Amino acid sequence: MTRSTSRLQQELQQSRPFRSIYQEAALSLLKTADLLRRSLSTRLEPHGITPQQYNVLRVLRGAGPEGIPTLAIGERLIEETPGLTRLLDRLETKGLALRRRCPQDRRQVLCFLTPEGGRLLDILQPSVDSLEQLFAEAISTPEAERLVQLLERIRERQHNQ
Amino acid sequence: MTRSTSRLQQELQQSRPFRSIYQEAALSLLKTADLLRRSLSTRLEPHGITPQQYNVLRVLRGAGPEGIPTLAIGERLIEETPGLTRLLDRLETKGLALRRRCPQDRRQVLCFLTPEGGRLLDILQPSVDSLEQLFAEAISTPEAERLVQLLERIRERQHNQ
DNA sequence: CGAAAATAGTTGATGCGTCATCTATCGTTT
DNA sequence: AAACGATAGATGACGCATCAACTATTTTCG
Repeated sequence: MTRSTSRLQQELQQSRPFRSIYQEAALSLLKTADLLRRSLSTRLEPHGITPQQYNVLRVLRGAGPEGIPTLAIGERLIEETPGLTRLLDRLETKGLALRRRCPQDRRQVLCFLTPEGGRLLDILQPSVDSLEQLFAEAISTPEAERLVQLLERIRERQHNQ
Repeated sequence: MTRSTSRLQQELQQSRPFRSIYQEAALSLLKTADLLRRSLSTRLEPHGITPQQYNVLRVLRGAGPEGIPTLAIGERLIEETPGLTRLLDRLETKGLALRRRCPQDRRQVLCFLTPEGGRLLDILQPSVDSLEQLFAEAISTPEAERLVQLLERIRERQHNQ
């Protein structure tokens, strides 16, 4: 399939067209997500935390005062990660999170958000919202819904392998 | 804005709906790209290379026998990366890439693909193609074109900040 | 020409992703 | 109760991302 020169091709400085629209879609997806991650990272950096740490803090807030076991955090993250122990180590060092062994099941370690962690999340909110705003400027509401739909179908396929 | 419970919400085990469709689109994008990266990684792993190394090998092949300066590789990658020196170190150790100081401009280091690197790329081709195939099963050609379009507009916005 | 600035790349430090392995605890089974 | 397997988490090792110096060349310009 031959296609006309697209913007992504120019960005990647490739001379040849993509072999297929699907290849282009895959690369475009990876590149857009990378840009988004980078944007978020830039906004969080002045506050000394990484996107992953930010996500964990949000999960901790969602868990509330009863806390949440370490591994349960992983299930709620956007990107799965096995390195939660060390990530929580750093959050605890910074005073943003707390851990306590669960008395009922001493294998589990319950994780909590500290008040300071909560304050940081509040401070971060506007920065993150402004990122979302970029999306709103780029595409319309129905287009966003369409995008979500397409991505969902792709994820579904991947899961089934 | 209130919205009905979507699939992504279930996946993330969140009780509350997204604050906006744009937030959902952003998270969906990150999650889908992560899954895609993971899939690629799984396919490459048996051959002992990472997605980033694979991308660099493809860029080296694209550069041909004249080679390409180290930093120029970075500009052609999907995800920008400053750690090219060490990545090339590993490729060179594995015998997949070669480096030589450029005689004309002795600041530059020209990078090449070795024949063994080329053979590895050929071997990897089917695995990567099959990933693309997943896309083809999930969405139609016009849908893929629409997806590429939407993603392009989002990237454009991000660039302009 | 000679000093300053720009360019190409390397290196060190820190955080994170990932895999395999290990310990501790719990549940179940006999 | 003792043994088995399952589960929760920690740890070590390695690769990669990122930022900040740092070196070595070239270019520019007074």
